[in-house]
Amino acid sequence: MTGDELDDEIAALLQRADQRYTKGRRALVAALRAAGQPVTILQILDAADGLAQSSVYRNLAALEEAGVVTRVITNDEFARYELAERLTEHHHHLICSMCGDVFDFSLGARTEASLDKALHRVADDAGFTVEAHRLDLVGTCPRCD
Amino acid sequence: MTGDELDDEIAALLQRADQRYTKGRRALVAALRAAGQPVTILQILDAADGLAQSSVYRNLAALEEAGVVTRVITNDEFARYELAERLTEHHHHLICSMCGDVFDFSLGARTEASLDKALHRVADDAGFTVEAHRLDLVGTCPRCD
DNA sequence: CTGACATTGATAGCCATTCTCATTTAGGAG
DNA sequence: CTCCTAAATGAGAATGGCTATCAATGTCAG
Ligand SMILES: [Mn+2]
Ligand SMILES: [Mn+2]
Ligand SMILES: [Zn+2]
Ligand SMILES: [Zn+2]
Repeated sequence: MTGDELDDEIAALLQRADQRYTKGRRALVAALRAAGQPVTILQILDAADGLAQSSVYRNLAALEEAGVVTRVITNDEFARYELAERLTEHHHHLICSMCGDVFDFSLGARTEASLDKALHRVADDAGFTVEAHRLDLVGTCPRCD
Repeated sequence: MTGDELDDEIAALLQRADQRYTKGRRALVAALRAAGQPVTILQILDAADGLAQSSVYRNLAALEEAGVVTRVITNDEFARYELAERLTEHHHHLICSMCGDVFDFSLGARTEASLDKALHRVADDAGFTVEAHRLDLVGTCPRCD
């Protein structure tokens, strides 16, 4: 997906949610894109400057609501954000339990498919409606080893 | 694992961590065992009465440190706890995105094994040391549908 | 241009969790 | 059974990531 296509898709998503694609929101998207991995609010504020903390929180919430961005849950106390899978691709996370850093990884199509099948079976048995699955690998990153 | 075996194992884990198996901690373990699913601090306080909130927080931290208990990460703002897998068995979680409730499920040995293999391959490639994996199914529970 | 309304940003408030500390408890030595 | 000492307890204060507020600013249709 080129930068322009991405921007068009984001604009459409925001429009559908009655939200404007403002300067601050563009800056957020750019920061997330540049990071290439889930980042904390503090990291965003450090990287892209001129952003007000309160606006970052509010806009990330707005972007999440519109489906542009996803909040990534980890073990530490800081929320992390990344571009939503609809704008990138389905993937999973390596989480370093020492420094908290989060990296992306993907399973092969074959593994992913059989996992998905197993999960749908589980969900059916439990009477659950599946929205998504989340697979994290928790460990120690090379830098912390 | 019988109740006595469980208690012995817990006592050993606590001893190794220089912690006592006190009345309050026994009450916590009993509450987690009775619940049979990850529970919030509030749920613990409601179920087992006579426990001081501050002690529950402190003791859950101590039990986690000793490896008796695990903090379960979900989407909502409340921490949940369950007995550690070393005292039960490896499993995963169904998370209701409406009410926040969490339920256990297991994959078949075959699926789990091939997943584990794929994950170790990923970890090796990334230079990660694997501690654990976490697989959650997010959706809507029958009660909330 | 002008009104209506969304967005912004500084700041105050919220609340789950953690910290503090005086008091109580419990296990070991004698 | 005492002491003695260190761990544990519990009520309350403090912390800190996040959210709500609201006056000021920006945006766009008419
Ligand atoms: Mn990611
Ligand atoms: Mn569980
Ligand atoms: Zn690390
Ligand atoms: Zn539910």
